[in-house]
Amino acid sequence: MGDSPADSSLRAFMGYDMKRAFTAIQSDVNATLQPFGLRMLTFSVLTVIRDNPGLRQSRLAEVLMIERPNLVLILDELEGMDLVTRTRARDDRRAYELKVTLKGRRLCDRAGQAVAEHDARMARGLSAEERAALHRALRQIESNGRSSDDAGEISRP
Amino acid sequence: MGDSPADSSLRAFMGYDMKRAFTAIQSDVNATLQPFGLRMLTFSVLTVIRDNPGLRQSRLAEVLMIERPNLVLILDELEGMDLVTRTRARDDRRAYELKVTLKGRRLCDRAGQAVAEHDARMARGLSAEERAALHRALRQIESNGRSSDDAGEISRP
DNA sequence: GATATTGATTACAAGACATAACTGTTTTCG
DNA sequence: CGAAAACAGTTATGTCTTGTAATCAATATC
Repeated sequence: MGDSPADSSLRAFMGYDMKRAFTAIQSDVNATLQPFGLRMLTFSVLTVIRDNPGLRQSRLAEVLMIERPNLVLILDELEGMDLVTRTRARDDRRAYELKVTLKGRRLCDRAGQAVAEHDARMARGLSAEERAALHRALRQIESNGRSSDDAGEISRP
Repeated sequence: MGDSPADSSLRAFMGYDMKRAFTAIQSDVNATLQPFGLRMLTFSVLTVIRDNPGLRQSRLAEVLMIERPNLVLILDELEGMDLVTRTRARDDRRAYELKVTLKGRRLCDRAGQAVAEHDARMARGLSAEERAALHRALRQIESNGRSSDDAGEISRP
């Protein structure tokens, strides 16, 4: 039952270890959120709206780094569950202001707690320092990735 | 251009930080591998076969935790590029023995080096200890995820 | 006031992943 | 031995996540 040294050279790469850890977390978090009718993605959206009432879809898409079109279905879903509301902005009638309903706020709180507990379980065996170091490392990597966005690609004429 | 504190509460969750870091790595690695005609997934497959000549598809699928049917297309692709060969096993005529061609070996080496360089770029700002700690943390999380596979689900009668 | 820009949407395609069902081969064991 | 179960690989199919192009209405620009 051990994949022994079969993938040992891949283990040297960050991407591989990261993918495996992320897959583990992702599927586990999704299982955790299922009783709430949420997924990792919908939970993220819900949480950001909760923290930023009146947020608009474009901005939300920016924050979560997802494309606007993809957000539409997610919001349809959350709106259909009576967790968020889309109301036209007074000052700009093509935009929507997003808010979380009372029901949404309650669900978000309970789900957030479940995810936190789940995180603790997934981090068993790691000290508080190690967990903090993990977060730092992940953010550093993310920001390194961002900066190479423009650098890489094609040298523009 | 800063998503400021908009997603600050999500940042407390491992899954969120992990997803963002992983997405960054993934897209960057794929860009790195594109000149070689590879993706993260095909590169992983190629590398494991390279390290385990004669490996069979079922075992390969196990090692990489992907479903057998999905492996078929990937191997078709790699075989079509003359990077790997499928040869019927003498002792078991329903199985294939997978091997990497000379061309495949060369490509794998060059691609592997490119990915290693890329990893170094993505890990800028992290000391050797921090990088080692990251790998340790990721594996710990992965293994914590594994163990909850049976625990979670349904208590079997 | 015509033109461009923007917010949200629709329609569509590609990729990763999972499941069920099928072919052919090997193993099991009554 | 020979039927039944197990196994390697495949096909067909569906879902989920993500990305791009094009559309529509409203606003901004000049």
